[in-house]
Order: sequence, then C-alpha cells, then structure tokens
Amino acid sequence: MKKQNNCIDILKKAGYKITPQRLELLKALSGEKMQTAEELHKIVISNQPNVSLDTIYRNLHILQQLNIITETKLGDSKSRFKFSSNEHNHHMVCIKCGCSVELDFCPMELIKDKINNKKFKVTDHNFEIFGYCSNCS
Amino acid sequence: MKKQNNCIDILKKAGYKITPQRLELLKALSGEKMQTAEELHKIVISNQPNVSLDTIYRNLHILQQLNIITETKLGDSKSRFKFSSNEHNHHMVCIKCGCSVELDFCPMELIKDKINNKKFKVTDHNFEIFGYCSNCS
DNA sequence: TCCTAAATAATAATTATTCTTATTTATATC
DNA sequence: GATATAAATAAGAATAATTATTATTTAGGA
Repeated sequence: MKKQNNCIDILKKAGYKITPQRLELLKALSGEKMQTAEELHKIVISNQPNVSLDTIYRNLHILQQLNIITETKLGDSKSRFKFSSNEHNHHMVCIKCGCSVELDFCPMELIKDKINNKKFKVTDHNFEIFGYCSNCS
Repeated sequence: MKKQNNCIDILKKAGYKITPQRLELLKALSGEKMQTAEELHKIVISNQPNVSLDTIYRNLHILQQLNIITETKLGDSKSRFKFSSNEHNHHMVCIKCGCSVELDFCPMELIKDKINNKKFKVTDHNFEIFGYCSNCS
C-alpha cells in the first residue's frame, strides 16, 4: 500500500494522470510473483472489466521508464514484471511458480577488479539464479 | 573447421542426416558474433538460395538440444545463437556489434557458499555483462 | 539402385507486443 | 462547479518473431 501511494506521487510528478486503470494495474502488481502482461490484465479486468491489454502494456512501459517496475525475461518469450526494489539487486527466481527471492549481494562487486583489465566498457550486467523455491521443490 | 567436423559427428551419432542446408548453417555459425536466425538465414541463402527460414529455426533447435550452440536473448526480443564453448562460461556482450568476449571465471563459484544457506534448489544461473567492445567504444 | 523415414520449402498460423484512430476522461483553469 | 484540452483509453488492426501444417524432396541404409 505504501508502495502504491509512492507510485501515485511519482506518476503525478511526471505529469501522468491517475486513472482507475492505472490504479488497478498498481494493485495487480503488488505481490512477489513476476507476472506477465496477460496475467496482470486478467487480474485487472476482474475488477475493471473493460480495460484493454494494450492499456496494460502502455502503462507497464510508463512504470518501467519511471523505474517503478522491472522487466525480466525467463526462458519463454514473455516479459514479466514486478515492483523494482529500491536498491540494485538480483534474484533467485523459481522456475515453477515464478516467485523470486532477492539476493543481498551483487556479483559485480565481487569481480570488478577481475574485468577492469579487459578493454571492454561495461554499461550493465545481468545475474539471475534459477531453481525451485521452498514451496515448489 | 574442426568445430564443424565435430558437429557433423554429433549429428550423425544422434541419427540426424547431413543435409547441405545443415552444413551451410554450421558454416554460417562460425564467427564470434551472436547472430539472429534471420542473420544466419541471410548468410545461408547467399550460398544456397532456396533455404527457408523455417529450416534455420528447426535446425537451430536441434543444434541447441545437442548442445552444439547456445541461445541468448538481449534487450530486443530476438534470440541470438553461437557455438557453445566446451566449458561452462559467461560473456561480455557488446551491445553495439553483438560480439562477445568469454570470461575466464564463473561468479557462481565465488558465491556458492553465500546462497547455500537459503532454502532454494538452484538448477541454473545466468550471468552476462553488457557494454562496448574495444572496437565500438 | 531403390526404399523409407527424415528433412525440406512454402505457406499458414500463432503469440506477444505495438500501432492507429475515434472516443472518453482527468485535471487545470476559470 | 462548469468547461476546455491534452492525455488516456478501447477496440481492433498491424507487426515481428517463431512455430505448425502439408505436400514434396532427399540422405543414407538395405
């Protein structure tokens, strides 16, 4: 709930309007699971039947640009979304239920000096661990 | 060239036929760049004009199942393919030209004990560094 | 050389996502 | 509170990557 109010402020400050569709999407995004646009759409239309999938996508992009949510691609070709955590971090993602556990460290910190001697200008990195969470294993 | 002969043996042993299309695809796959199915298709049809894109995809899947090639997804929604290296390893991928530099270490080795105490059964992991290679920066 | 299962080309279908357009609405201003 | 307007929306069409279908061709063993 705290998160959602935060988001509303961020949206307002960025000049976006607070529409019922956006509020429903923010509600749907709460929860640990990384959800696809379609899953989020289903949740949203259970409360707000006429919201189009296009609106979900459009707003997911906006929320992403504002760093409110984060996108990840697993093995299948769908994108999945979740509230960003405030800090930079990585996850262990359950390949069965899709839930994720945040890691309390970043491997880049550990290996920085190992790659500094290579002539490659690093701009970003990606680290994810896959497996089964305690419920699914 | 060594690699290609290897692949032919692997394909034969697995009961696959050695077709000119497959040979052309293997030729096209040599080179450091991670290439999309479409890029590979273009190379193939420059020598073998009637090969269909479908054939490229079908054979990429086969080569992947045999661990001959590896698939990666960058930011865009296309898959990219490259010969697997024999050992398990990770890459620094250039976001401009798509070339990749192999890392000589795996971060999982460094952090194993950090995650063993979490109740999560690890089956796989993904680690990639993005940036600009020496030619592109 | 011939037979047969596997592979192929061509094309249609599918899936996730994005675009177009006409309509509706949140909000700033009166 | 009414209203003007730019932004947001719904509906449906379009796109892009990939996969499925089917009739035809071919690699490789008998």
